[in-house]
Amino acid sequence: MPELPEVETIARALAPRLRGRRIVSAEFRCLRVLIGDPDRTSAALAGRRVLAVQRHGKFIEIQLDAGQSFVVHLGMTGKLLMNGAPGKHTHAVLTLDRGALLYDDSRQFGRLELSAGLPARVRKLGPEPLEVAFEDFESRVRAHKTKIKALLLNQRFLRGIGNIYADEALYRAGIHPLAVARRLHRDRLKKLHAAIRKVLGEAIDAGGSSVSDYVDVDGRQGSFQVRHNVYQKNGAPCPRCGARIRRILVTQRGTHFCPQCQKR
DNA sequence: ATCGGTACCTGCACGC
DNA sequence: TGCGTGCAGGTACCGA
Repeated sequence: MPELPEVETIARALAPRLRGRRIVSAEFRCLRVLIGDPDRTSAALAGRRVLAVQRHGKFIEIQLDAGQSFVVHLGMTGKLLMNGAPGKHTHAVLTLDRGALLYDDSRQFGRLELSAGLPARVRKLGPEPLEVAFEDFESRVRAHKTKIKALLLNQRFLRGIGNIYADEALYRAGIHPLAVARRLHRDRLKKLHAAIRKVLGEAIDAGGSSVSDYVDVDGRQGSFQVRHNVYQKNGAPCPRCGARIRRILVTQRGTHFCPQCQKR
């Protein structure tokens, strides 16, 4: 489900409401989404205090005292809800000294993990796309020989970009999703670097994109979906040139682009 | 070592 | 109404 802007929106809303709270108890109802033993995890969480909430790519780190971190990845349909009503797909309930945090995930692709510091799968992520300098961005692109769309989805290249923002950034940069990454000229990579920053920044300002079921911690939708130019707009006219937006598959992911504006 | 295909799960929209 | 198909903001794992 959520990409960097959605996860950032969630982390920003969560931080002031979790910071300083104490976890009274933790209950796990679905073993698939929990990495680790449920009883040991519950026991270790009980009594911990929340120090901070941070985003790392698409991961949310709830930093606890005693050097522990409760790390959440929302997968496709994961939701973190403050004081929501538990439902059919509520897989975890953290009861706090004030209120409760629920983890809801119909497809069960998300993962929850209590770890000492950050787990390896977070540590091996590439840099934040909003922080990476152009020189670093360019040398990372040159290190791969795959198609640019596939590279943007690779979390070891950059952390946090997913299917929506990959398509939207490539559209804004005028780059065809099947272009071979390392063969792109410097000026086109500069456009892409800027487009990524711009689209992610605008999406964060809009509270993310609610395409089907994304909501923030209070159950509110984002609004960036109304500004998508290509994502899930196949057959619609390109806002720039009027040509029909096309949908193709790139490494099994639906990929949307303007065949006129985006060249290899 | 890197790449691409597949598996994992549920729900929804669609055509018949 | 019901069934089959295809599709969906994700990553992990496997073999080439």
